[in-house]
Amino acid sequence: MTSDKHIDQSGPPTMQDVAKLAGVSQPTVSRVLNNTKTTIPVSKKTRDKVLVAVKELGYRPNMTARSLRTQRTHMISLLVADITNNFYHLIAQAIQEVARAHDYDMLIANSDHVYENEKRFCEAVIRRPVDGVIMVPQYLTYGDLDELITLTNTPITVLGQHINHPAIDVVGADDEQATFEAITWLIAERGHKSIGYIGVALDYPPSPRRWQGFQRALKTAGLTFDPDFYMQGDWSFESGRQAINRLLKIGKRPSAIFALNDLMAIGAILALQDAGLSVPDDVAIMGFDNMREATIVRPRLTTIAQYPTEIGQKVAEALFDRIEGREPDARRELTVPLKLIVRESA
Amino acid sequence: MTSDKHIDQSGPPTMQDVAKLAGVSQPTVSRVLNNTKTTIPVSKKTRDKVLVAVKELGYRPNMTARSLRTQRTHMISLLVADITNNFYHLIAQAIQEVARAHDYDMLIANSDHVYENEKRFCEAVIRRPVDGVIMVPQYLTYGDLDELITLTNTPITVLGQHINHPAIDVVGADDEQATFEAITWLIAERGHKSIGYIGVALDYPPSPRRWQGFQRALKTAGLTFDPDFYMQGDWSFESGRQAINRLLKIGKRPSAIFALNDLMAIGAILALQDAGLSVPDDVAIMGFDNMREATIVRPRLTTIAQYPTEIGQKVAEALFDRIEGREPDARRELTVPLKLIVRESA
DNA sequence: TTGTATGCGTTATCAT
DNA sequence: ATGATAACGCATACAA
Repeated sequence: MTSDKHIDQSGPPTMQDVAKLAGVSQPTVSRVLNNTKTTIPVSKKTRDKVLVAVKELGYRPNMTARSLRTQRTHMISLLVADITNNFYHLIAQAIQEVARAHDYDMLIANSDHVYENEKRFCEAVIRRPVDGVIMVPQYLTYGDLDELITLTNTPITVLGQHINHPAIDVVGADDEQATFEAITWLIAERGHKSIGYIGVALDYPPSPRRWQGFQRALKTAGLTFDPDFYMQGDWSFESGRQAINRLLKIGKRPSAIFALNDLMAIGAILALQDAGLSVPDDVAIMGFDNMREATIVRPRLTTIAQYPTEIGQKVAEALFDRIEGREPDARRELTVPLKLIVRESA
Repeated sequence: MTSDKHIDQSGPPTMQDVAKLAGVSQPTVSRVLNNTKTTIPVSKKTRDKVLVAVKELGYRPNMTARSLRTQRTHMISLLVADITNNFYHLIAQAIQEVARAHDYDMLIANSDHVYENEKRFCEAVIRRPVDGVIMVPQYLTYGDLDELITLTNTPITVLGQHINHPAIDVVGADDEQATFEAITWLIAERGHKSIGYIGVALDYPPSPRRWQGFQRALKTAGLTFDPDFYMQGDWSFESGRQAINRLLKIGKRPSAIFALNDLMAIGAILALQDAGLSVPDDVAIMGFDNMREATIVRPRLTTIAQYPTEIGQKVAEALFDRIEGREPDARRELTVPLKLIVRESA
């Protein structure tokens, strides 16, 4: 259709094409292109000839070939646990911004919380090497990660803190302490003595930490936990709703409930309201994450805020430190803040 | 630490290493590995020797080298307009599932609705070729895409329908008709005669189509549109809120408002409620998308549902048709359904 | 059935 | 300051 330029015989122009047009050798083209700043000797005259030819042909370097030669890809990989979760989007967005600033592309994958997909991701990294990896592993073992590192020699940074490997920086939050403080506030400032808990299976990394913080707060306040008020969900909105529906059948209820994430907390609020109960008067609800929906639900959700943008930035910068050779002396464990946001639900 | 296996002298094992260990030539290894199904003559004996060596060394093919040689990457790229938008997540998830089934990796990028980032994405595709591209272009011109195609010869599939290029399949929805039907329902079934509109700039692809459907419904019903009831937002929650706040200052208001997406619709609901008005009694609200938040807000949002998972599947399958050589005779324009979901807000 | 030779598009090490 | 030449890891045409 629009063939107003040259006839491309086969595929994009290569350095050979540029070299021929400029009347120089192919390595010379390479030198010109790779030393816009680092002053490697190349005469002003040839440099100009080359640059003209580059522009004329619309030449772009082929990254695949470059990668094969340099063993660097200028790509990083990100593995998240749930691509539909807003929390990870903001993290991904922040990471991508940092990557972009370093002129890196980002490959993103999604494990859907299943081990097989996590392994598959590692496999992909081994077969298509990247310069750095950021991940939120759920089930990957120390051994899995160690194998990945020894095989690829790729810098890895991890979100969450259950990995203790000398070559892996970790960015996480102090869930235990934040939960402790939030529950303590619920007891001291709001006067609750009977507090329920909507958790998730303990093999999700943050689960045991938050559970410990919760228990510590109760113990410190001299309260006991009624096991009937332990409900288990799976992070989903619907599971929060179902937890409440099960609770309402047992003939007693706590005066407040702490849910491990906002989605379950909101499901709980809606289920309570559907049952004719008032939040927070009959039951107060506290969540975790501070996702956008927390200000949409009524009453607005009181929750422990994470700062995904900050998390993403930190984790990406830690990664680029290693990628660009600024290796830390030892494994770093960075902590990002958490903060209780008091709204109307508790 | 865990060096229970062989000493890796430098990087991952290559076909050479496998060949040496198996006592065969490197091309033989290649043949064995690439013809598990296509019966290319290779003796059972050597095949076994090779496979043992492969397992022994933990050999994995290097995709970079393979790509350079075959000119295929087994990767597709996805460009979305807003990585924080739930709508795109579900699309991305569906696409990734299809890609996974075809044993492809997926590279995802995010334009944030800005032209420069869209161009940058094209640039990335040119420099790091992929086997297929799916995108939601906002500003890219026919020329931009045509250049991309002639330069890379890569199959492209587009979400939304403003691109009319012979080599580009398009998957979209019939926004105009769906909007027409929804507004007609608002008029006929709910008796509204004065309907406001929260739109976005017309250079967002779906914007003019929905605007036309809206106007056609009014005209068909013999109603006129009061220009004072045209409000402009930018897709965001906050802009819906602000639109209402501006509206409330002009001393008159419509009995219903149609917003171009759920986020703005929800912002509108909350702003109206904050002003002491009732939804839907004082003002009815209708949205577009049926995102998760639509069932969280109270009253629940009446909205036009898109089916992102289905969209993602269709667009991915259309792409793989081309990638795998099942070229359609002509440009295909696939339409996915839209459906009015009636809840309480209108 | 298998081995030899070549090339994908770069970068890097030699020379000159 | 620049041009040959080799190498990255793999796939394939050709020879044997």
